[in-house]
Order: sequence, then structure tokens, then C-alpha cells
Amino acid sequence: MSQAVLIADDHPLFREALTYIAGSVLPDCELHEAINYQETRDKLESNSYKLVFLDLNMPDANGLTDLALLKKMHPQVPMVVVSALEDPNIIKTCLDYNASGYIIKSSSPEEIKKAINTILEGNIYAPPSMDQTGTSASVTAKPGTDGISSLTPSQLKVLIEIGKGKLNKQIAFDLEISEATVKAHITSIFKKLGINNRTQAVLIAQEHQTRNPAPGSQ
Amino acid sequence: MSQAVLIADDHPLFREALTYIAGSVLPDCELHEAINYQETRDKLESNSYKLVFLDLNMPDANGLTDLALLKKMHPQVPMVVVSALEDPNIIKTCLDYNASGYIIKSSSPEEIKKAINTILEGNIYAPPSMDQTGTSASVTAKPGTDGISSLTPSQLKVLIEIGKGKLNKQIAFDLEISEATVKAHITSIFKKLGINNRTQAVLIAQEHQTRNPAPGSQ
DNA sequence: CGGAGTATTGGACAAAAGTATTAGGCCAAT
DNA sequence: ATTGGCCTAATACTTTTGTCCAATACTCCG
Repeated sequence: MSQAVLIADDHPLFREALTYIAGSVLPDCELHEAINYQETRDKLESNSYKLVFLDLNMPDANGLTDLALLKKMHPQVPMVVVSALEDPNIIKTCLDYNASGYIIKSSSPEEIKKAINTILEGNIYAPPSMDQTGTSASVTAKPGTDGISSLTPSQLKVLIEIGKGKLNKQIAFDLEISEATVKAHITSIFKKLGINNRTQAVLIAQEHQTRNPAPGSQ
Repeated sequence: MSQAVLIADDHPLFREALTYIAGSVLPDCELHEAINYQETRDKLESNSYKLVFLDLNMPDANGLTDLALLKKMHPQVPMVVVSALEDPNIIKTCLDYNASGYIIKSSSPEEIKKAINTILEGNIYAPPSMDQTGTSASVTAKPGTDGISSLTPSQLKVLIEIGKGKLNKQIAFDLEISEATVKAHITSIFKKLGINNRTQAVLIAQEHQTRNPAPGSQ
């Protein structure tokens, strides 16, 4: 069987760097790349990967919700989140969503190699900065935060669309399902999240976007 | 007439520090304190201040939207935003909302004194870090971002409530106006912001919450 | 002072959202 | 093979949302 690794990141430089590092640790692996969420999803569908590097700030991505969705669809594939953010809360949340690890983009190549090996041995890798703060009691989940993990893939997709401010009719069209189905999903989502209207759903969906303090934002 | 200054910050230590500094620069002023947004609003209603120090991260605050609202209701009162954040984009946005200045919490007492004097002379104070990047063309507003400034006080209040996921009925009750009025405001808001439903309004309202991107982000 | 423009309010109406119920097909686990 | 969960979908219904039109009140400006 082929041993393939997927690198999903929209930044060419980092993709190249990660490809190089992964190649040195795993010389016998095919190295695939994806530059956006769509491509990541497609490649996961058609290939069997032993490891996925996943950036949650790709142009068409929806932050943590994407991780939840990909893990729902491919629970057996180890996925490690790569991000510039070092916020322990975000890191912890990613691990809560069953990420196999979290790599900070500014890490040294040695650190990244260590992470890869740790994960391939079946363990979870968290960056060194988490060792001090990771188990801090100050990092506590809000009510409803974990509820999003209980959503089914279809429900997550609908929630993402709600989070874009779309009408049910538009969501139905875009997801190629009927409006009745959209409503059915929404009702389920509300029950699972303990809310009762879509604006509250937007707020929860927003909480799960990995914020990128990008230039020009705000 | 009495010369009073209001210090609105939920952090006791910083409030104390700021009180001390303000007292040294303005020995003849009454020094009032507010520990949350509600209290800030009330004190502004019942007193006439020559200067207000405003923290936008108080427990019941709504970020930049609060600044916009307070300035709408008291356009003549100079307000200086105090915050731990140094993001030039946020600083610029505060100034766009007619803040008279922006003080970074880690500033030295001398720096803060300078800021107070600058503002009391009728000028705008921006932190030194802005001098290099402040006028950068890279800080550009998104469409709709400035639209929030064009909202009337009532409309802003309604938008804030929408941003909490409330129903029109609840908003009407909480703001003590009729539901019909709430809806009328919402329609106006939509036109000004160029949107057509409340979930999109939530997204815009969220953008104007001052995010606290945690130490070490990016 | 008088008009222009606008904020605020409200009622009536149309559109969308949300709930309840039912049900068929599919897949995985027992 | 039967159960159970998920996705899909339709109908029927209530509630909420959003628009349109109209009236009042207020400020600003000539």
C-alpha cells in the first residue's frame, strides 16, 4: 500500500518547507499538497493518507469547524493542525476536536520532525508552550463549545452556511438539498447546541472560527 | 462648574493607577470611576465630563460599538480609549469613531500624562507606535465597516442586541420600545449596512467587537 | 418663522424561519 | 435480520422577521 501524506496550506513557502521536512522524516512517502479547503476535502476522499498537515486559515476555510468536519468524515486519518497562532485556548480546542497535534509555524525544523514522529507513533503532539499552560484550569470550555463536536457532517455543513449569513433557500441550493432538509438539520442543530434561533448559531459558529489577525482586518 | 473626569475600566489595579496619574495632571478635577459599561453610560448621562477614559473590554461591553454609541450620545465629551491591544488597525478604527485618543495600557506614566495634556488641548493623541504605521495605506476599511458609524444611537443599540442573538420581541422589551420600532430600526440598519438579514448583521457586529487576541498571537 | 430632512414610532402585510410529524432509503452494529 | 442513527424530504402549522406606508416629533437651515 502507498504511504501518502497530505500538506494542506495556502502559503507556498510554508508548504515547500513542510514538504522538505516531511520528506526527510518520511522518505518513502508520497507527498501530496492542497492549497485550499476544497482541494483538501477532495484529496481526502480519493486517497488514503497516513498523516495530514492542515492549515485552518486557508482562503475558503471555516476555521475549527473544518477540522471538526474533516475528522467526522475521516476519523481514522491523523490530522495535525499547523498555524501561526500560539493561543493555548485554540490549541486545546483543536485537540478537543481530535486533532493529532498542533504545530506552530515558527517552530524549528527539529521541533516539527519531533512532532511528526510523535504523531506517527500514535501519540498526540502539543507544542512545548502548552506543557506549562496546557492543563491550566483557566482554559475551560464554554457551554455549547463542545456541542459542536456532536454535530453530524451534514449538520456542520449547514451550520457553516448559516454562519455566512445565508437564507435557508440559499443554503439548500448551495448544498444541493431541499429547503425542508435544511430546516430539519437546523432544528437538530438547535437542539444539540441548546439554542433556538439562527443568530445564536452564528455566534457559536463564529467562536469556532480561527481568527486570523491578518493585515487590514478590523 | 465642576471639572470631572471619568475613568471606566473593570480592572481595579489599572483604575487605581490611572486615577493616580490623572490626579497628578488634573489636581482640581473630581475623579469618577465606572467598572462596567452600564455604569459608564449612566454617569455620562448625569454628569458633565471634560474627559473620559474608556476601556472597551469591560464585562458587559460590546467593543467598538460601545465607543460609537457613547460618542453618538455625547459627541462633545472627549473620550480616550485605554486598551492593552496595540494593533494599529484597532487604534485607527477607534480614532475613526471619533475617540480623542488611544492609550496603550503598558505605556509609562509620563506617556499617559502627555496623552492627557495633548487631548485636553483639543488635539488627538495616538501612541508612538502609530507614528510610523498610522497613516499606512494598508489600513483600509472594508465596505460596510464604516457604515456602522452612520447608524443612529437607537440603531446601534438595536444592532448590539441583535448581536447577542435576541429576538425582536426581547429587544423591544429590553430597550423599552415597541417591537414595531425595533423592526423599523432593523430595516434602516440593513439599508445602511447594505445587508438584508439579521445573521449578516450579527457578522458585522462581531467584526466590531474588540477581539483580545491573547499574548503571542501571530 | 417655515420648510426640509430625518429619527422615531406604529399598523398592516408579505416573507422567512422554525416546529411537529411522518416517512423512505441507507448503512453500521448487534 | 432487526435495530438504530443519519440523511433526506414533504406537509402543515405557528412564530418571527422584514417591508411598506403613514404619522409624529425633532433639528437644522435659510
